[in-house]
Amino acid sequence: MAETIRTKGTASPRPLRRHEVAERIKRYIIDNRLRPGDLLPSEGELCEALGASRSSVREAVKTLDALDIVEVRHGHGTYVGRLSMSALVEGLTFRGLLSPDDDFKVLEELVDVREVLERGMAQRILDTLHADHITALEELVDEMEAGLAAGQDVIGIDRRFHALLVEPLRNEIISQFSSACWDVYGIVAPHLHVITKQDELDTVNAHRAVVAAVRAADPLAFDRAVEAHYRPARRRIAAARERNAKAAAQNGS
Amino acid sequence: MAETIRTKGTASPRPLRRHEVAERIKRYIIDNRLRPGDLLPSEGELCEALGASRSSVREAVKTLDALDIVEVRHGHGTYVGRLSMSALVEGLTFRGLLSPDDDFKVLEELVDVREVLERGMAQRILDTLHADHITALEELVDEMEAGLAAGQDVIGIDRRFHALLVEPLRNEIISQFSSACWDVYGIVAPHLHVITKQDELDTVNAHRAVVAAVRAADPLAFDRAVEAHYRPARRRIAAARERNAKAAAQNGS
DNA sequence: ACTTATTTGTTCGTATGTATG
DNA sequence: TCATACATACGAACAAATAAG
Repeated sequence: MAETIRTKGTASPRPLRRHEVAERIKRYIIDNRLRPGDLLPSEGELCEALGASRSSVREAVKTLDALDIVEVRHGHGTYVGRLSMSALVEGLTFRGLLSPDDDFKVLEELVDVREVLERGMAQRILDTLHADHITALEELVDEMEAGLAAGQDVIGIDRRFHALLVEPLRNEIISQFSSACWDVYGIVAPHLHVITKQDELDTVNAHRAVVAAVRAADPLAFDRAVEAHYRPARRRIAAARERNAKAAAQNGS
Repeated sequence: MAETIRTKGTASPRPLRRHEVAERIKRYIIDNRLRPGDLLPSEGELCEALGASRSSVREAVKTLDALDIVEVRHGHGTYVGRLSMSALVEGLTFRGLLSPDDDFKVLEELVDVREVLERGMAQRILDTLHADHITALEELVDEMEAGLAAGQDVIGIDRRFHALLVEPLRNEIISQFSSACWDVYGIVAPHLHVITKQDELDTVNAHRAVVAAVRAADPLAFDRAVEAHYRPARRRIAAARERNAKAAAQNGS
Protein backbone atom coordinates (compact mmCIF):
# COMPACT_ATOMS: atom_id res chain seq x y z
CA MET A 1 0.00 0.00 0.00
CA ALA A 2 2.50 2.56 1.10
CA GLU A 3 4.90 3.12 -1.75
CA THR A 4 8.06 3.13 0.28
CA ILE A 5 10.39 5.60 -1.35
CA ARG A 6 13.76 4.06 -0.90
CA THR A 7 15.66 6.10 -3.49
CA LYS A 8 18.86 4.75 -2.01
CA GLY A 9 20.66 4.40 -5.28
CA THR A 10 23.41 6.91 -4.69
CA ALA A 11 21.70 8.83 -1.98
CA SER A 12 23.27 9.89 1.29
CA PRO A 13 23.30 7.40 4.14
CA ARG A 14 20.46 9.35 5.73
CA PRO A 15 17.67 10.59 3.48
CA LEU A 16 17.09 14.02 4.97
CA ARG A 17 16.92 15.20 8.48
CA ARG A 18 15.02 18.09 10.00
CA HIS A 19 18.26 19.84 10.78
CA GLU A 20 19.43 19.62 7.20
CA VAL A 21 16.20 21.12 5.97
CA ALA A 22 16.65 24.04 8.36
CA GLU A 23 20.23 24.56 7.20
CA ARG A 24 19.18 24.57 3.56
CA ILE A 25 16.43 27.10 4.24
CA LYS A 26 19.01 29.36 5.89
CA ARG A 27 21.34 28.91 2.94
CA TYR A 28 18.49 29.77 0.60
CA ILE A 29 17.94 33.05 2.45
CA ILE A 30 21.64 33.91 2.42
CA ASP A 31 22.30 32.89 -1.18
CA ASN A 32 19.31 34.83 -2.48
CA ARG A 33 20.19 37.89 -0.40
CA LEU A 34 16.75 38.03 1.18
CA ARG A 35 16.02 40.72 3.75
CA PRO A 36 13.79 40.63 6.87
CA GLY A 37 10.20 40.70 5.70
CA ASP A 38 10.83 39.02 2.34
CA LEU A 39 8.57 36.14 1.37
CA LEU A 40 9.84 32.58 1.39
CA PRO A 41 8.57 29.70 -0.74
CA SER A 42 5.45 28.00 0.56
CA GLU A 43 5.62 24.75 2.51
CA GLY A 44 4.65 22.77 -0.56
CA GLU A 45 7.35 24.33 -2.68
CA LEU A 46 9.93 23.74 0.01
CA CYS A 47 8.90 20.10 0.25
CA GLU A 48 9.41 19.61 -3.47
CA ALA A 49 12.61 21.66 -3.65
CA LEU A 50 14.22 19.93 -0.69
CA GLY A 51 12.75 16.50 -1.27
CA ALA A 52 11.36 16.30 2.24
CA SER A 53 7.95 15.60 3.66
CA ARG A 54 5.73 18.39 4.83
CA SER A 55 6.10 17.35 8.47
CA SER A 56 9.87 17.63 8.31
CA VAL A 57 9.70 20.99 6.58
CA ARG A 58 7.20 22.27 9.11
CA GLU A 59 9.30 21.17 12.09
CA ALA A 60 12.37 22.77 10.54
CA VAL A 61 10.49 26.01 9.92
CA LYS A 62 9.26 25.99 13.50
CA THR A 63 12.80 25.83 14.84
CA LEU A 64 13.79 28.78 12.63
CA ASP A 65 10.67 30.60 13.77
CA ALA A 66 11.71 30.15 17.40
CA LEU A 67 15.00 31.91 16.59
CA ASP A 68 13.21 34.71 14.69
CA ILE A 69 15.10 33.71 11.56
CA VAL A 70 11.77 33.21 9.84
CA GLU A 71 8.31 34.42 10.74
CA VAL A 72 5.24 32.35 9.90
CA ARG A 73 1.85 33.98 9.38
CA HIS A 74 -1.21 31.77 9.24
CA GLY A 75 -2.91 31.84 5.86
CA HIS A 76 -0.31 34.28 4.64
CA GLY A 77 3.04 32.66 4.16
CA THR A 78 6.49 32.36 5.64
CA TYR A 79 8.76 35.39 5.70
CA VAL A 80 12.33 36.17 6.69
CA GLY A 81 12.32 37.05 10.39
CA ARG A 82 13.38 40.22 12.16
CA LEU A 83 16.48 38.57 13.69
CA SER A 84 15.58 39.96 17.09
CA MET A 85 16.67 38.48 20.40
CA SER A 86 13.23 37.15 21.23
CA ALA A 87 14.73 33.71 21.71
CA LEU A 88 17.11 35.06 24.33
CA VAL A 89 14.23 36.76 26.12
CA GLU A 90 12.21 33.57 26.21
CA GLY A 91 15.17 31.50 27.33
CA LEU A 92 16.22 33.85 30.11
CA THR A 93 12.63 34.33 31.25
CA PHE A 94 12.21 30.60 31.57
CA ARG A 95 15.45 30.36 33.48
CA GLY A 96 14.30 33.08 35.83
CA LEU A 97 10.97 31.41 36.47
CA LEU A 98 12.57 28.01 36.90
CA SER A 99 15.51 28.40 39.26
CA PRO A 100 14.38 26.73 42.47
CA ASP A 101 17.44 27.23 44.66
CA ASP A 102 17.76 30.97 44.32
CA ASP A 103 14.89 32.69 42.62
CA PHE A 104 16.59 36.04 42.73
CA LYS A 105 19.91 35.13 41.20
CA VAL A 106 18.73 35.85 37.68
CA LEU A 107 17.32 39.23 38.70
CA GLU A 108 20.58 40.27 40.29
CA GLU A 109 22.48 39.15 37.23
CA LEU A 110 20.20 41.15 34.96
CA VAL A 111 20.82 44.30 36.97
CA ASP A 112 24.52 43.53 36.81
CA VAL A 113 24.45 43.23 33.06
CA ARG A 114 22.75 46.54 32.50
CA GLU A 115 25.07 48.31 34.89
CA VAL A 116 28.18 46.72 33.41
CA LEU A 117 27.13 47.67 29.90
CA GLU A 118 26.52 51.30 30.75
CA ARG A 119 29.64 51.68 32.86
CA GLY A 120 31.72 49.94 30.24
CA MET A 121 30.49 52.31 27.56
CA ALA A 122 30.91 55.41 29.71
CA GLN A 123 33.73 57.03 27.78
CA ARG A 124 32.22 56.27 24.40
CA ILE A 125 28.80 57.48 25.48
CA LEU A 126 30.28 60.77 26.59
CA ASP A 127 32.22 61.05 23.34
CA THR A 128 29.32 60.39 21.01
CA LEU A 129 26.35 61.86 22.85
CA HIS A 130 25.40 65.24 21.40
CA ALA A 131 23.41 68.18 22.70
CA ASP A 132 20.04 67.14 21.29
CA HIS A 133 20.40 63.68 22.77
CA ILE A 134 21.13 65.14 26.16
CA THR A 135 18.10 67.39 25.88
CA ALA A 136 15.96 64.39 25.00
CA LEU A 137 17.29 62.55 28.05
CA GLU A 138 16.45 65.52 30.26
CA GLU A 139 12.92 65.70 28.86
CA LEU A 140 12.43 62.05 29.64
CA VAL A 141 13.43 62.63 33.25
CA ASP A 142 10.97 65.51 33.47
CA GLU A 143 8.29 63.30 31.97
CA MET A 144 9.16 60.62 34.46
CA GLU A 145 8.83 62.97 37.40
CA ALA A 146 5.50 64.30 36.16
CA GLY A 147 4.17 60.81 35.53
CA LEU A 148 5.29 59.71 38.96
CA ALA A 149 3.46 62.63 40.59
CA ALA A 150 0.34 61.63 38.70
CA GLY A 151 0.68 58.06 39.93
CA GLN A 152 1.33 56.68 36.47
CA ASP A 153 3.53 53.75 35.54
CA VAL A 154 6.90 55.19 34.56
CA ILE A 155 8.69 51.96 33.74
CA GLY A 156 8.21 52.62 30.04
CA ILE A 157 9.92 55.99 30.33
CA ASP A 158 12.72 54.48 32.36
CA ARG A 159 13.22 51.94 29.63
CA ARG A 160 13.32 54.56 26.89
CA PHE A 161 15.86 56.55 28.89
CA HIS A 162 18.36 53.74 28.95
CA ALA A 163 17.71 52.78 25.35
CA LEU A 164 18.44 56.36 24.36
CA LEU A 165 21.58 56.34 26.47
CA VAL A 166 22.95 53.37 24.58
CA GLU A 167 21.59 54.25 21.16
CA PRO A 168 24.29 56.66 19.90
CA LEU A 169 26.79 53.82 20.00
CA ARG A 170 25.06 52.36 16.95
CA ASN A 171 25.71 48.88 18.21
CA GLU A 172 22.69 46.72 17.44
CA ILE A 173 23.82 43.78 19.52
CA ILE A 174 24.39 45.82 22.66
CA SER A 175 21.16 47.75 22.22
CA GLN A 176 19.13 44.61 21.67
CA PHE A 177 20.83 42.72 24.47
CA SER A 178 20.25 45.55 26.91
CA SER A 179 16.66 45.76 25.78
CA ALA A 180 16.28 42.00 26.13
CA CYS A 181 17.55 42.11 29.71
CA TRP A 182 15.02 44.79 30.44
CA ASP A 183 12.25 42.66 28.96
CA VAL A 184 13.20 39.66 31.04
CA TYR A 185 13.42 41.73 34.21
CA GLY A 186 9.99 43.17 33.52
CA ILE A 187 8.52 39.69 33.18
CA VAL A 188 10.31 37.89 36.00
CA ALA A 189 10.33 40.61 38.67
CA PRO A 190 6.54 40.82 39.11
CA HIS A 191 6.39 37.07 39.60
CA LEU A 192 8.74 37.42 42.56
CA HIS A 193 7.02 40.54 43.93
CA VAL A 194 10.15 42.63 43.61
CA ILE A 195 8.46 45.57 41.96
CA THR A 196 7.46 48.22 44.46
CA LYS A 197 6.50 51.83 43.98
CA GLN A 198 8.41 53.11 46.96
CA ASP A 199 11.70 54.56 46.02
CA GLU A 200 10.86 55.77 42.57
CA LEU A 201 11.62 59.28 43.73
CA ASP A 202 15.20 58.22 44.33
CA THR A 203 15.22 56.80 40.84
CA VAL A 204 14.28 60.14 39.33
CA ASN A 205 17.12 61.83 41.15
CA ALA A 206 19.48 59.10 40.03
CA HIS A 207 18.54 59.74 36.43
CA ARG A 208 19.07 63.45 36.92
CA ALA A 209 22.56 62.75 38.20
CA VAL A 210 23.31 60.65 35.13
CA VAL A 211 22.17 63.42 32.81
CA ALA A 212 24.22 65.97 34.73
CA ALA A 213 27.31 63.81 34.40
CA VAL A 214 26.72 63.43 30.68
CA ARG A 215 26.27 67.15 30.25
CA ALA A 216 29.46 67.82 32.18
CA ALA A 217 31.23 65.11 30.16
CA ASP A 218 32.64 63.83 33.42
CA PRO A 219 33.46 60.11 33.20
CA LEU A 220 33.99 59.66 36.92
CA ALA A 221 30.72 61.35 37.82
CA PHE A 222 28.96 59.28 35.17
CA ASP A 223 30.37 56.09 36.64
CA ARG A 224 29.28 57.05 40.13
CA ALA A 225 25.82 58.11 38.94
CA VAL A 226 25.20 54.86 37.11
CA GLU A 227 26.31 52.85 40.10
CA ALA A 228 24.03 54.88 42.35
CA HIS A 229 21.18 54.45 39.91
CA TYR A 230 21.19 50.67 40.15
CA ARG A 231 21.64 50.57 43.91
CA PRO A 232 17.91 50.82 44.76
CA ALA A 233 17.13 47.94 42.40
CA ARG A 234 19.66 45.77 44.22
CA ARG A 235 18.16 46.77 47.53
CA ARG A 236 14.67 45.82 46.39
CA ILE A 237 15.87 42.42 45.24
CA ALA A 238 17.67 41.79 48.52
CA ALA A 239 14.58 42.83 50.48
CA ALA A 240 12.36 40.52 48.45
CA ARG A 241 14.80 37.68 49.00
CA GLU A 242 14.67 38.17 52.77
CA ARG A 243 10.89 38.29 52.73
CA ASN A 244 10.90 35.09 50.74
CA ALA A 245 13.36 33.40 53.08
CA LYS A 246 11.23 34.28 56.10
CA ALA A 247 8.10 32.97 54.45
CA ALA A 248 9.89 29.74 53.58
CA ALA A 249 11.11 29.37 57.18
CA GLN A 250 7.59 29.84 58.52
CA ASN A 251 6.27 27.39 56.03
CA GLY A 252 8.91 24.80 56.87
CA SER A 253 8.50 24.95 60.64
CA MET B 1 1.70 11.60 35.22
CA ALA B 2 -1.00 12.43 32.75
CA GLU B 3 -3.25 14.22 35.16
CA THR B 4 -0.50 16.32 36.66
CA ILE B 5 -0.08 18.21 33.43
CA ARG B 6 -3.66 19.36 33.10
CA THR B 7 -4.02 22.76 34.64
CA LYS B 8 -7.44 23.50 33.25
CA GLY B 9 -10.48 21.79 34.62
CA THR B 10 -12.56 22.51 31.58
CA ALA B 11 -11.59 21.89 28.02
CA SER B 12 -10.63 24.95 26.01
CA PRO B 13 -13.02 26.05 23.26
CA ARG B 14 -10.41 25.52 20.55
CA PRO B 15 -8.70 22.13 20.61
CA LEU B 16 -5.13 23.24 21.30
CA ARG B 17 -2.54 25.17 19.44
CA ARG B 18 1.18 24.51 19.12
CA HIS B 19 2.02 27.52 21.20
CA GLU B 20 -0.29 26.44 23.99
CA VAL B 21 1.29 23.02 24.02
CA ALA B 22 4.73 24.61 24.38
CA GLU B 23 3.53 26.86 27.19
CA ARG B 24 2.05 23.92 29.07
CA ILE B 25 5.21 21.90 28.70
CA LYS B 26 7.15 24.80 30.20
CA ARG B 27 4.63 25.06 33.02
CA TYR B 28 4.98 21.35 33.62
CA ILE B 29 8.74 21.75 34.01
CA ILE B 30 8.37 24.71 36.37
CA ASP B 31 5.56 23.27 38.46
CA ASN B 32 7.36 19.96 38.91
CA ARG B 33 10.66 21.68 39.74
CA LEU B 34 12.54 19.73 37.09
CA ARG B 35 16.23 20.42 36.58
CA PRO B 36 18.35 20.37 33.42
CA GLY B 37 18.87 16.76 32.42
CA ASP B 38 15.64 15.48 33.95
CA LEU B 39 13.47 13.25 31.79
CA LEU B 40 10.20 14.53 30.37
CA PRO B 41 7.15 12.45 29.48
CA SER B 42 7.34 10.76 26.11
CA GLU B 43 5.62 12.17 23.06
CA GLY B 44 2.77 9.73 23.43
CA GLU B 45 2.20 10.66 27.06
CA LEU B 46 2.31 14.35 26.23
CA CYS B 47 -0.22 13.82 23.47
CA GLU B 48 -2.62 12.11 25.81
CA ALA B 49 -2.05 14.51 28.69
CA LEU B 50 -2.43 17.64 26.57
CA GLY B 51 -5.07 16.27 24.23
CA ALA B 52 -3.02 17.17 21.20
CA SER B 53 -1.87 15.25 18.18
CA ARG B 54 1.60 13.90 17.77
CA SER B 55 2.51 16.49 15.14
CA SER B 56 1.49 19.41 17.31
CA VAL B 57 3.42 18.08 20.27
CA ARG B 58 6.43 17.41 18.08
CA GLU B 59 6.43 20.92 16.60
CA ALA B 60 6.04 22.44 20.05
CA VAL B 61 8.90 20.35 21.39
CA LYS B 62 11.05 21.43 18.43
CA THR B 63 10.56 25.11 19.26
CA LEU B 64 11.55 24.45 22.87
CA ASP B 65 14.52 22.44 21.64
CA ALA B 66 15.68 25.41 19.55
CA LEU B 67 15.72 27.51 22.73
CA ASP B 68 17.57 24.79 24.68
CA ILE B 69 14.66 24.60 27.08
CA VAL B 70 14.35 20.93 26.23
CA GLU B 71 16.82 18.56 24.63
CA VAL B 72 15.66 15.69 22.44
CA ARG B 73 17.77 12.57 22.09
CA HIS B 74 16.84 10.18 19.33
CA GLY B 75 15.59 6.85 20.61
CA HIS B 76 16.20 8.01 24.16
CA GLY B 77 13.66 10.55 25.21
CA THR B 78 13.12 14.24 25.81
CA TYR B 79 14.96 15.93 28.67
CA VAL B 80 15.04 19.37 30.24
CA GLY B 81 17.61 21.44 28.35
CA ARG B 82 20.78 23.10 29.54
CA LEU B 83 19.30 26.62 29.18
CA SER B 84 22.39 27.73 27.30
CA MET B 85 22.53 30.61 24.87
CA SER B 86 22.84 28.38 21.83
CA ALA B 87 19.84 30.12 20.31
CA LEU B 88 21.59 33.46 20.58
CA VAL B 89 24.68 32.01 18.94
CA GLU B 90 22.70 30.62 16.05
CA GLY B 91 20.74 33.83 15.60
CA LEU B 92 23.75 36.12 15.68
CA THR B 93 25.72 33.80 13.43
CA PHE B 94 22.97 33.90 10.87
CA ARG B 95 22.80 37.67 11.11
CA GLY B 96 26.55 37.89 10.57
CA LEU B 97 26.44 35.64 7.52
CA LEU B 98 23.41 37.43 6.11
CA SER B 99 24.10 41.15 6.29
CA PRO B 100 24.65 42.21 2.69
CA ASP B 101 25.31 45.94 3.13
CA ASP B 102 28.09 45.72 5.65
CA ASP B 103 29.47 42.29 6.29
CA PHE B 104 31.79 43.50 8.98
CA LYS B 105 29.36 45.40 11.12
CA VAL B 106 28.50 42.38 13.21
CA LEU B 107 32.16 41.55 13.77
CA GLU B 108 32.89 45.06 14.98
CA GLU B 109 29.90 44.93 17.27
CA LEU B 110 31.03 41.63 18.74
CA VAL B 111 34.45 43.07 19.56
CA ASP B 112 32.70 46.06 21.09
CA VAL B 113 30.58 43.86 23.31
CA ARG B 114 33.49 41.91 24.70
CA GLU B 115 35.50 45.05 25.35
CA VAL B 116 32.57 46.84 26.97
CA LEU B 117 31.86 43.89 29.25
CA GLU B 118 35.44 43.62 30.47
CA ARG B 119 35.94 47.35 30.89
CA GLY B 120 32.60 47.68 32.64
CA MET B 121 33.53 44.98 35.11
CA ALA B 122 37.02 46.33 35.70
CA GLN B 123 36.58 47.38 39.31
CA ARG B 124 34.67 44.28 40.28
CA ILE B 125 37.16 42.03 38.57
CA LEU B 126 39.99 43.64 40.48
CA ASP B 127 38.05 43.32 43.72
CA THR B 128 37.15 39.67 43.37
CA LEU B 129 40.11 38.19 41.53
CA HIS B 130 42.40 36.33 43.93
CA ALA B 131 46.00 35.24 43.77
CA ASP B 132 45.41 31.77 42.38
CA HIS B 133 43.22 33.15 39.62
CA ILE B 134 45.93 35.58 38.63
CA THR B 135 48.47 32.78 38.58
CA ALA B 136 46.18 30.76 36.33
CA LEU B 137 45.85 33.72 34.00
CA GLU B 138 49.61 34.07 33.85
CA GLU B 139 50.05 30.40 33.07
CA LEU B 140 47.59 30.71 30.23
CA VAL B 141 49.62 33.55 28.74
CA ASP B 142 52.78 31.45 29.01
CA GLU B 143 50.98 28.57 27.36
CA MET B 144 49.80 30.91 24.65
CA GLU B 145 53.29 32.13 23.96
CA ALA B 146 54.69 28.61 23.83
CA GLY B 147 51.91 27.42 21.55
CA LEU B 148 52.44 30.38 19.28
CA ALA B 149 56.15 29.60 18.99
CA ALA B 150 55.25 26.03 18.05
CA GLY B 151 52.87 27.29 15.39
CA GLN B 152 49.80 25.96 17.15
CA ASP B 153 46.33 27.42 17.19
CA VAL B 154 46.06 29.52 20.34
CA ILE B 155 42.51 30.76 19.92
CA GLY B 156 41.30 28.19 22.43
CA ILE B 157 43.71 29.49 25.05
CA ASP B 158 42.72 33.07 24.30
CA ARG B 159 39.14 32.09 24.86
CA ARG B 160 39.86 30.41 28.17
CA PHE B 161 41.78 33.49 29.31
CA HIS B 162 38.80 35.77 28.91
CA ALA B 163 36.40 33.24 30.35
CA LEU B 164 38.63 33.00 33.42
CA LEU B 165 38.79 36.77 33.63
CA VAL B 166 35.01 37.03 33.85
CA GLU B 167 34.39 33.89 35.86
CA PRO B 168 34.94 35.19 39.43
CA LEU B 169 31.98 37.51 39.00
CA ARG B 170 29.75 34.46 39.24
CA ASN B 171 27.34 35.97 36.76
CA GLU B 172 26.04 33.22 34.51
CA ILE B 173 24.38 35.56 32.04
CA ILE B 174 27.47 37.67 31.47
CA SER B 175 29.73 34.63 31.23
CA GLN B 176 27.47 32.89 28.76
CA PHE B 177 26.87 36.03 26.74
CA SER B 178 30.58 36.73 26.49
CA SER B 179 31.17 33.14 25.52
CA ALA B 180 28.39 33.32 22.96
CA CYS B 181 29.92 36.39 21.36
CA TRP B 182 33.20 34.54 21.12
CA ASP B 183 31.48 31.59 19.48
CA VAL B 184 29.82 33.78 16.90
CA TYR B 185 33.05 35.61 16.16
CA GLY B 186 34.84 32.33 15.67
CA ILE B 187 32.23 31.16 13.18
CA VAL B 188 31.69 34.37 11.23
CA ALA B 189 35.25 35.73 11.07
CA PRO B 190 36.70 32.87 8.99
CA HIS B 191 33.93 33.32 6.43
CA LEU B 192 35.06 36.90 5.93
CA HIS B 193 38.78 36.06 5.97
CA VAL B 194 39.44 38.27 8.94
CA ILE B 195 41.51 35.74 10.83
CA THR B 196 45.20 36.16 10.25
CA LYS B 197 48.20 34.87 12.14
CA GLN B 198 50.20 38.06 11.92
CA ASP B 199 49.98 40.08 15.05
CA GLU B 200 49.46 37.31 17.53
CA LEU B 201 52.70 38.33 19.18
CA ASP B 202 51.13 41.67 19.99
CA THR B 203 48.19 39.80 21.42
CA VAL B 204 50.42 37.91 23.83
CA ASN B 205 51.92 41.15 25.07
CA ALA B 206 48.47 42.66 25.41
CA HIS B 207 47.43 39.75 27.62
CA ARG B 208 50.56 40.20 29.72
CA ALA B 209 49.65 43.84 30.24
CA VAL B 210 46.17 42.84 31.39
CA VAL B 211 47.59 40.37 33.90
CA ALA B 212 50.06 42.95 35.16
CA ALA B 213 47.28 45.46 35.70
CA VAL B 214 45.24 42.87 37.58
CA ARG B 215 48.18 41.95 39.77
CA ALA B 216 48.82 45.62 40.51
CA ALA B 217 45.09 46.12 41.15
CA ASP B 218 45.30 49.24 39.02
CA PRO B 219 41.92 50.06 37.43
CA LEU B 220 43.27 52.65 35.05
CA ALA B 221 46.03 50.37 33.79
CA PHE B 222 43.49 47.58 33.42
CA ASP B 223 41.24 49.79 31.35
CA ARG B 224 44.10 50.84 29.09
CA ALA B 225 45.33 47.25 28.73
CA VAL B 226 41.92 45.92 27.75
CA GLU B 227 41.48 48.69 25.21
CA ALA B 228 44.91 47.98 23.77
CA HIS B 229 44.13 44.29 23.66
CA TYR B 230 41.17 44.72 21.35
CA ARG B 231 42.86 47.24 19.08
CA PRO B 232 44.53 44.66 16.80
CA ALA B 233 41.21 42.90 16.28
CA ARG B 234 39.63 46.15 15.13
CA ARG B 235 42.55 46.76 12.80
CA ARG B 236 42.19 43.31 11.24
CA ILE B 237 38.48 43.89 10.65
CA ALA B 238 39.12 47.29 9.07
CA ALA B 239 41.81 45.82 6.85
CA ALA B 240 39.55 43.01 5.72
CA ARG B 241 36.81 45.51 4.97
CA GLU B 242 39.13 47.53 2.75
CA ARG B 243 40.25 44.42 0.93
CA ASN B 244 36.62 43.51 0.39
CA ALA B 245 35.73 46.98 -0.84
CA LYS B 246 38.57 46.92 -3.36
CA ALA B 247 37.55 43.52 -4.64
CA ALA B 248 33.96 44.70 -4.99
CA ALA B 249 35.10 47.78 -6.91
CA GLN B 250 37.13 45.66 -9.31
CA ASN B 251 34.23 43.33 -9.76
CA GLY B 252 31.78 46.11 -10.40
CA SER B 253 33.88 47.99 -12.98
C1' DA C 1 -21.79 39.28 0.55
C1' DC C 2 -20.10 35.28 -1.65
C1' DT C 3 -16.90 32.23 -3.81
C1' DT C 4 -12.52 30.43 -4.90
C1' DA C 5 -7.61 29.79 -4.57
C1' DT C 6 -3.61 29.80 -1.70
C1' DT C 7 -1.28 29.06 2.53
C1' DT C 8 -0.55 27.57 7.05
C1' DG C 9 -2.61 24.70 11.11
C1' DT C 10 -4.04 20.21 12.81
C1' DT C 11 -4.81 15.36 12.88
C1' DC C 12 -4.25 10.49 11.87
C1' DG C 13 -2.05 6.22 10.19
C1' DT C 14 2.04 3.88 9.07
C1' DA C 15 6.80 2.74 8.59
C1' DT C 16 11.76 3.38 9.96
C1' DG C 17 15.89 4.23 12.88
C1' DT C 18 17.88 4.02 17.47
C1' DA C 19 18.94 2.61 22.12
C1' DT C 20 18.03 -0.69 26.19
C1' DG C 21 17.67 -5.13 28.10
C1' DT D 1 18.87 -12.58 18.51
C1' DC D 2 14.75 -10.78 19.89
C1' DA D 3 11.46 -7.67 22.04
C1' DT D 4 10.32 -3.19 23.71
C1' DA D 5 10.12 1.78 24.01
C1' DC D 6 11.38 5.84 22.06
C1' DA D 7 12.03 9.47 18.55
C1' DT D 8 12.10 10.18 13.39
C1' DA D 9 9.95 10.48 9.10
C1' DC D 10 6.48 10.25 5.42
C1' DG D 11 1.94 11.11 3.32
C1' DA D 12 -2.86 12.07 3.07
C1' DA D 13 -6.91 14.39 4.54
C1' DC D 14 -9.36 18.16 6.56
C1' DA D 15 -9.74 22.77 9.19
C1' DA D 16 -8.81 27.66 9.54
C1' DA D 17 -7.05 32.13 8.02
C1' DT D 18 -6.20 35.31 4.35
C1' DA D 19 -6.51 37.58 -0.14
C1' DA D 20 -8.54 38.43 -4.59
C1' DG D 21 -12.29 38.37 -7.78
